[in-house]
Amino acid sequence: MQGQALPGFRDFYPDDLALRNAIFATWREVARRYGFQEYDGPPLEPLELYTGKSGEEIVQQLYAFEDKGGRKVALRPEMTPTLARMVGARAQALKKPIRWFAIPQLFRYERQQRGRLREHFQLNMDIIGEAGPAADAELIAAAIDTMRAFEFGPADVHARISDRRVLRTLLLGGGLTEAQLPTAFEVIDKSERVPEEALAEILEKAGIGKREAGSVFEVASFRSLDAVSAALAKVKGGEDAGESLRTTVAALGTMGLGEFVSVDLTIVRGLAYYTGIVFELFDRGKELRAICGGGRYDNLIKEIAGIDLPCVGFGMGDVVLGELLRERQKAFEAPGQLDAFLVAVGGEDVAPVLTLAAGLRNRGIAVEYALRNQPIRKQLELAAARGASRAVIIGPDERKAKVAVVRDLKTGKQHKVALTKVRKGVFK
RNA sequence: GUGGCUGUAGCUCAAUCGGUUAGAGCGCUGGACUGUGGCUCCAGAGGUUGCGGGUUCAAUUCCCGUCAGCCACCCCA
Repeated sequence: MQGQALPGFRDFYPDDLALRNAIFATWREVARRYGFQEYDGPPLEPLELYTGKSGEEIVQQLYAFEDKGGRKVALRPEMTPTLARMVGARAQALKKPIRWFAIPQLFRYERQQRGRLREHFQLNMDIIGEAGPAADAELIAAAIDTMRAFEFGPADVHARISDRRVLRTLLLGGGLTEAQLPTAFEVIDKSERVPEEALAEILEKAGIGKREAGSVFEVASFRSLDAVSAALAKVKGGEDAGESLRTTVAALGTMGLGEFVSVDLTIVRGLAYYTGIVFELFDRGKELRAICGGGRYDNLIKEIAGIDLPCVGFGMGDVVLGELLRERQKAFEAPGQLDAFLVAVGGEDVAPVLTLAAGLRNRGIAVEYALRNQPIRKQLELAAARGASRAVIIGPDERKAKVAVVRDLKTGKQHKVALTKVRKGVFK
């Protein structure tokens, strides 16, 4: 063995690529239904595109190097900064709201684990230029519908939705200071995975008092819109802060997607640039990582391109999704696209078969034939293994009678067809 | 980047206490079968037991290192 692919990188054998292509096709189909247009950008970007807003933390996980011109560059770890630049550059010319999607290959240098590699493909869908909750609902609906298109129902996946404005308002109302919010967010984010004592310790270290810590845990415990609304009602500015979340959830219900959706304030998301609604999609078994995540990031384009445009978007990777699809044991075999496998009985039949193959291919018909003289048995074996729907057998007898034997490889039935018809791709 | 577990044929797995030529099924190639695939039978190819070192008369087995994979952290595209 001469080595293997780099850790975290994948070789796509035909069956693997068939799955990937099926995923891409479904992504594009759903994006089309929602009226999104596809775009793409460079896989290699200036390093500053990411260091500027994301900080040193991200830089350590970047595939970054210096190119031969001395430029500091990085393989893109996410698509959003590229999108922000592209939209920013033509912001005046683009009709709002902009609905764009992309399927970039993204890279990240970190230790690989199940569902998390150093390279993956990700569906990105974004709505730019609309600050209202209808855009949030539209986008979350698109994410859910993508899963529905893969035949997952509410029993299989669900969306957990939160809103950082709600979190902020509740926490500030609970007595926390602006400076303590990041720590509180971190604790709420971890509240499902980390024992409460450890979380309490984190809060204590950040100088957050017992009473305020209590309100952090209370906020983390809300699992319904009603509970959130009730809490908001007791807080100054709570009515306004919850408006967007309420409207979004209501719209999703109106679209018939209510069964997929739950309000869950423990969804925070790591990226710093989210400003409003945030959401993630999970498999109900919760055995895997989030399938999809996104949210509203109203300030990013301004930071990158200097133009004030509100955005909401999500990313859905092919790795976790692919594992879910494989788990369901859906077969994704490389499609056997052969229309016919041509069989030459003897050596003198090879030339006529070549001629026939060339003619059929000119007509757009997919054909293959054995590349060396073999017994018919071997040729039919290969034809079957290739998934050809039929074999076209040509031997001395057939040539004399100006026919070919067309054998259906599924049923095993065969009959003679005039060569003049076969040459036109008519097999019966 | 830190810690734990694992590593035998393309795949799934065997190999007694450390014992001499590392096996099986599937898959692959060929044959039985010179004008008809799927079934059956026979044969073959394919291994530096991840790699390197150590202990030992002897290492797939024990020890160390390293690489890779899985898991948990970190982080979460």
